[in-house]
Amino acid sequence: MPKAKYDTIYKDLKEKIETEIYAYQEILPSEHMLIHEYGCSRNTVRRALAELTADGYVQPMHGRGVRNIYQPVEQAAFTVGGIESFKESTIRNKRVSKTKVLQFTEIVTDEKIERRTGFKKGTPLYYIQRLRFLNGIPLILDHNYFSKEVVSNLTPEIAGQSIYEYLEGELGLTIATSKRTLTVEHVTQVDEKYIDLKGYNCMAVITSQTFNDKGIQFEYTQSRHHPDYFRFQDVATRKRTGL
Amino acid sequence: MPKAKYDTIYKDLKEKIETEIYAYQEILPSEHMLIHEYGCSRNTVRRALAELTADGYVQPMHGRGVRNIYQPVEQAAFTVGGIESFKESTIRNKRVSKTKVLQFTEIVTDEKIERRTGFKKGTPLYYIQRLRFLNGIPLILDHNYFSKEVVSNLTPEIAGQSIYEYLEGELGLTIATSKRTLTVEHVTQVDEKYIDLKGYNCMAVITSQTFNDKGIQFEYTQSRHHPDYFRFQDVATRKRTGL
DNA sequence: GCCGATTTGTCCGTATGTATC
DNA sequence: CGATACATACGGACAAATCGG
Repeated sequence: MPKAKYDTIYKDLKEKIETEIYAYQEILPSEHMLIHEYGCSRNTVRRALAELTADGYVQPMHGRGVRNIYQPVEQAAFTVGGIESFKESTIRNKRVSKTKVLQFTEIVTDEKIERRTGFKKGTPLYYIQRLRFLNGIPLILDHNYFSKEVVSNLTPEIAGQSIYEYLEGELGLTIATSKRTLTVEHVTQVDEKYIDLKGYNCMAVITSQTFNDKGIQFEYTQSRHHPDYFRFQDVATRKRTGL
Repeated sequence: MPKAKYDTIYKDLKEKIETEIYAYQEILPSEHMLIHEYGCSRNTVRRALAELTADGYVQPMHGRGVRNIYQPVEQAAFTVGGIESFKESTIRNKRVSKTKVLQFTEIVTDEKIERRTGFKKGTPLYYIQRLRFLNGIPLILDHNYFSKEVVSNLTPEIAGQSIYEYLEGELGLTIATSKRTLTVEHVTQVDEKYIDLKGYNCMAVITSQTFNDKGIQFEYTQSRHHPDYFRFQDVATRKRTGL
């Protein structure tokens, strides 16, 4: 947990925006004011503002000021955002979770798996299939692949709790970057066996490759979500299309 | 188009990574080396590296170096990434596009529309329904709402070409931030009327609010995609969960 | 284990440019 | 035109993590 100055400023401004101490469309105090308020350099203030911009909280306007463009939204579904474990997601979404481990095996990467997952052929893996419950209803089916070269001593018991908690807590692993692809796919027999799709014949599918702080991929996961309980949020900022 | 130093360094490094001048898993030259190579300050190099990190191209490792974690992927479907127009997307995806305007009307925001779109009640809007073709096949159905207070003199002719080109070119509008939500929804009668879903009973739906550089929302769009031709990509970096 | 060299992370102060008012 | 505000860039300082001897 960084106790960096820019991060405390970032968190403080974020809270002031979320609690509407700064109203929607309001101009925030200028960088000059914030420097005095927080007693730091301009670079530090600007770094905090840059992160808020990337989050879609504010819009800096050259020569005019920084405007709050944050609008709270009611969260009806299960919302997916940054990198976080299922357990963290459920807490953020204020749900009660349960996990059932359907499969727990050890395999070795072949050419077919290499193409799909990004692991080198020959890499030993854990393959885990898990069913996720929200408020008692089965909604998500996960297929996890973890590299045994990075993740060791995984057990079905750990898989039934939180693997991320184990990785970060017990193993001291630092999770850094996750590349995700989102698609919509037909249901499979396995999906139908465990999840009541109420008429849908497809699911929301997130596939992700996750890297640790050494730049080593340790996970490939396909996460299949019930459409009614799936929502993915994102903020994009326009890159000047180099004319 | 910014001709900022950090941006040229960013673009240069990006190309060297994409063309595998730096191999996957290779350590890039140190910041010190890059300073000499590009003849600039450390901050400038670091800013370029920060953007590559956000893009999921590299992984900086404290005390060790910066590692290339970019892996090229084959693009089978129509991939959605940052903020861009349909026309730009098709070019990037190397497809031939066509647009058919199904509806073009002017309306005023009521309470129901306000809740959905984020526009204030009473705001005059253009409502446009468009069907998008890729290589001659209808695949995407768009419902656009543009604020007449920001976007003026829109015509069905412009809607049939590229609205973004008109906004940025003719109107001098700068598109800055877009907040997007991705869901999977049941098909509607309108969807089925225009798009051959080949057995799917749902579609991938992107709803987005787009803001200009003054922080004013000028667009709300719901874009409904054929599942087989939809792919959304994203890179997330882990925020330290403030223990 | 220690120490020094290297590398990234954070922070500061300043200067200059550009857009807005 | 001048004052204000954000954007870019520089150079320096110290901290923290890593690695080799």
